[in-house]
Amino acid sequence: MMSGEDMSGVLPKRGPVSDPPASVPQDCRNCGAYKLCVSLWLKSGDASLFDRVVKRKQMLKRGETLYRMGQSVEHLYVIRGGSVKTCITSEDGRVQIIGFHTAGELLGLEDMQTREHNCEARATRLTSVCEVSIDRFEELAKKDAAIQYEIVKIMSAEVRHTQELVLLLGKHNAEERLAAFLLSLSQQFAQRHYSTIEFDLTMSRSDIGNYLGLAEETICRVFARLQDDGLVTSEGRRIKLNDLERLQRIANHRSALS
Amino acid sequence: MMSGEDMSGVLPKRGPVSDPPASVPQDCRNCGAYKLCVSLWLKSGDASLFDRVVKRKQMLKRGETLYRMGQSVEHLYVIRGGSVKTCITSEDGRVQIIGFHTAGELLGLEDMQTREHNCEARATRLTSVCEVSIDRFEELAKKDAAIQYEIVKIMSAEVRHTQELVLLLGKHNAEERLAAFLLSLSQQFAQRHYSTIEFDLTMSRSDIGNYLGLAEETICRVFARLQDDGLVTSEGRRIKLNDLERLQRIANHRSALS
DNA sequence: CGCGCTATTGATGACGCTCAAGACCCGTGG
DNA sequence: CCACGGGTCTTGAGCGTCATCAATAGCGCG
Repeated sequence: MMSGEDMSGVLPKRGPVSDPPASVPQDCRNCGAYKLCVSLWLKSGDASLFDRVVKRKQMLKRGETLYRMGQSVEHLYVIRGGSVKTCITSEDGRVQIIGFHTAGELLGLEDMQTREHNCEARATRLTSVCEVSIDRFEELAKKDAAIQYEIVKIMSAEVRHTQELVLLLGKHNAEERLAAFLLSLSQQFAQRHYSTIEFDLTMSRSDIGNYLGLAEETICRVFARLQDDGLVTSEGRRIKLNDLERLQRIANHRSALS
Repeated sequence: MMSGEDMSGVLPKRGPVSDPPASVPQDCRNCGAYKLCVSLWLKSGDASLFDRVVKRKQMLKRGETLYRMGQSVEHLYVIRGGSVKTCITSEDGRVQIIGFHTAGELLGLEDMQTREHNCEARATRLTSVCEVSIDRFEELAKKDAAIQYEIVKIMSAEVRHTQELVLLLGKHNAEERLAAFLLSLSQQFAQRHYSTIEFDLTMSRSDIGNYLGLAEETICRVFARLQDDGLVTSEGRRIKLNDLERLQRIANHRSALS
């Protein structure tokens, strides 16, 4: 469930902003990049250096961009709350959404090398991020194996995620793609200890379609079909998965004919 | 041109195998992973350690696998000569080719973390690889920023490559996909100082189709169409690109109607 | 020299796109 | 407060691209 949203980081109700620099901020504990930040914090020796590496609370309204393709990379971004989509653009302007990201994810790593953003990141709603100076981050990473480990881990996951998407686009039909998409959302929510079977989408039908290589209308129609079959209940962005088992079979087995 | 193939590493005509361990092997100079290996070699202190890290000349016949999905990762592999395809498999057995790889490329990095292969690598013809012990490699990487740099660089490129493929599958039609594919091959050959406009495919129509999310027959038909339009000449696996300019337009511009 | 894999070409039809129209929702401003 | 407007969602009709099935030709390899 996330109607009110995971905005604990975005709108810190208990004591805004300035924490004593000597201790890890309270609301960082729930951040997916917590370990990475702690490494930064510990290795940076004195806490003031940590503050120079990580600047907190950059706010983005729905539709605002974190960075664009071609821009030079000055920061990495950790999502504190809200949600972000990343997309790449072909020469003739066609846009492909590559991923949807939520609290705890680190964005921009794959562009660290080239120092030029290869894709665009845009908030899909009110979103808050931590800014990490790329130069200082890299400096620390050089000295700290734990940070390197995290970097490789994140990038490996990214490769795997993108490869899964290729498999989906290359070998699965519309129904299978949407089923797989819903299940992967479900798993994401599970990791965050939200409900696995009922949640709100953070993105439009159009964005889902773009991501899955389908038209917006097709997404609607497949939703309708899944609903007719009793597999899901969808009312706008509120989704309920009524039969994970059968969804799995649709996503994975060509032979699931009923 | 590569009919006789880039097998200088596979069949080392001038003095097989055992080089004096004190110097870098002659035929390593042309390897794409040269810098990485030199780093390994320099940092390993004594050359005998280098020999423990990199074991040379593992030979694979056409169709043999380097590793399979699910296998535990014991080595990374540098391709010395020949060509390898990597693919992932969905639960119900559908296979998606993710990439074609040739001399100089390092395979397996993205599975280093999990220590479990996430995809399968298979030789598409006679191929030779160097085996790199994953444990020793990781050990050295921890101490050497240059190696870390190379790792992140390779993985970044992999992410970008896979994202490009998603864009291709998600937003481009058959003709655009094949045109883009041929152009990317052309660029690869350019980097190796082979001919940009005439070369031999290392993979079957079926593999190309699989990679591009199309049927084998569609690949044939699109080849035929491109040939009719005078854009390429294809006779079996021998390809000649007659108009790079116009191919570019087909690959990138929806509006290229002639 | 023939077997098997690869490539080619045709006929047919399905899946998903495009275009179109209308409903709905929500924020904004009169 | 209501009306307006833009964005989102939904549903329908028709069509195009590409998959599928099938048959044959070609090629390389043992």
